[in-house]
Amino acid sequence: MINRESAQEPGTAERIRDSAATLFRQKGFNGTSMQALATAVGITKSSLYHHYPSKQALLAEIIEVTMSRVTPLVREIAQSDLPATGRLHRALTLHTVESIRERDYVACFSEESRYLSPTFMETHRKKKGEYESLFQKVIEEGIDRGEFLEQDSGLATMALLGMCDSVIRRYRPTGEYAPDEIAATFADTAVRGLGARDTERAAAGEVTR
Amino acid sequence: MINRESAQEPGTAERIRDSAATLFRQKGFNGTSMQALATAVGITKSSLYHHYPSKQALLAEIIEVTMSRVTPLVREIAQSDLPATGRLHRALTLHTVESIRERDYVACFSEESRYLSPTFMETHRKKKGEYESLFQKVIEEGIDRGEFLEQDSGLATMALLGMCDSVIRRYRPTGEYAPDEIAATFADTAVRGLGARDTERAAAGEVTR
DNA sequence: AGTAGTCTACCGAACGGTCGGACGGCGCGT
DNA sequence: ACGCGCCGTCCGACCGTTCGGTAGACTACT
Repeated sequence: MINRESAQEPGTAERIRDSAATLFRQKGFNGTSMQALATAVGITKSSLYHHYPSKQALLAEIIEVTMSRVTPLVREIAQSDLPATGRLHRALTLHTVESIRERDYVACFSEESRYLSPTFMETHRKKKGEYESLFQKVIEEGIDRGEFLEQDSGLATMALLGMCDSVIRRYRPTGEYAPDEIAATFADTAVRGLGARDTERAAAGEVTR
Repeated sequence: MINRESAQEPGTAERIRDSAATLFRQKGFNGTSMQALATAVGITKSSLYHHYPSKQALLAEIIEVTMSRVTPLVREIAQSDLPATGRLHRALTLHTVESIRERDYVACFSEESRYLSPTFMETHRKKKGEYESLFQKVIEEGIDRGEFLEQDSGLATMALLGMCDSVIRRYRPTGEYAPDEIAATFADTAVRGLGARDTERAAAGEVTR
């Protein structure tokens, strides 16, 4: 056994996690039985418990993975030396694009995390707070530098992240909009909503991925 | 028995509905058992079935009631003869304030409606579409009249309603913000996000309720 | 006035089914 | 021979729902 590096074959634990994220998103955490999950993966219910100690732990793992994927990317953008307007625009675009691309995982994160048991919940709330404060700090800097209108940064953060998070519930892959298009438009609307003067220049700071 | 007019005492069916909305919001539809609901109301599980034929029907009723409360109010605003900017601002403010005030019901509407059985789901999707198209039409008019920037009205509707809907998940009654404050700020941010030139004049069209 | 019938509201007990989870064993690659 | 991955079987608890029945209040007929 040498070859397990570099994501060749998924591995059972990961396949379980993927199927779980998909099912949790479709049917909800409490609407998904371990039996249904096992069937989806192609193993028996008992085998699930070889890889995860409980249904709770499985959900916690999904949420943890989701968070640790996006947070470093947003942090890097937030700490770069663009103007606040550009940083906010890029961070929101990334946030939205990732929400669509990994929508099964992100849906679990934002919709099903409330079913976490108190033990896991505390950790989750803390990390989520840190993530959102990345956005809030950028907004505060933008207000201080006069890039945005004077306003409550807490409410602004709520509004903007709430707006971008909504793609999870509203986006349909068969729909008429492309993920990049949605993300760019949302970020435009968001930044403009704070009163930024030149959305174009903000978008110009964008790097095509 | 003469005195049942004018909402004096709630009546059992209504008390069941209220408790159900609260529990569904807190624990989710699938996380709430009929036993737990019965205990909350103060009757037995069997008695629930005297008032509602099934758990599904109960959820459907909650959602139906929610919709039929707000839709006429928004329709009236949308069809008034203010400029589009003012109509959108007022409609979004109303939408947000109601979402906070009736947050148990609205949470069921927006978070738990996906657990509706196909039968009820079809009706629900149709009415929801009609409701959101009220907003979209105002936005389209605003774009046509040059009050808003040229943009896709579908995406704009998604963004704005998504933003306002997020209060349900984020608002805490113990928090530092008053409902009216949140609603006004969100509507400001939203209308500004579309590129409206004078948010102040839009807010001036407001009627204090 | 008496009384039989009907209605609403509720309850206790039980239904079949499914839930998350526990335990021991089995085959196979090393 | 040893352990990892997987499976078959079983468990007690709880699920939504049904059913038969009771208590009381109102209605209608005699």
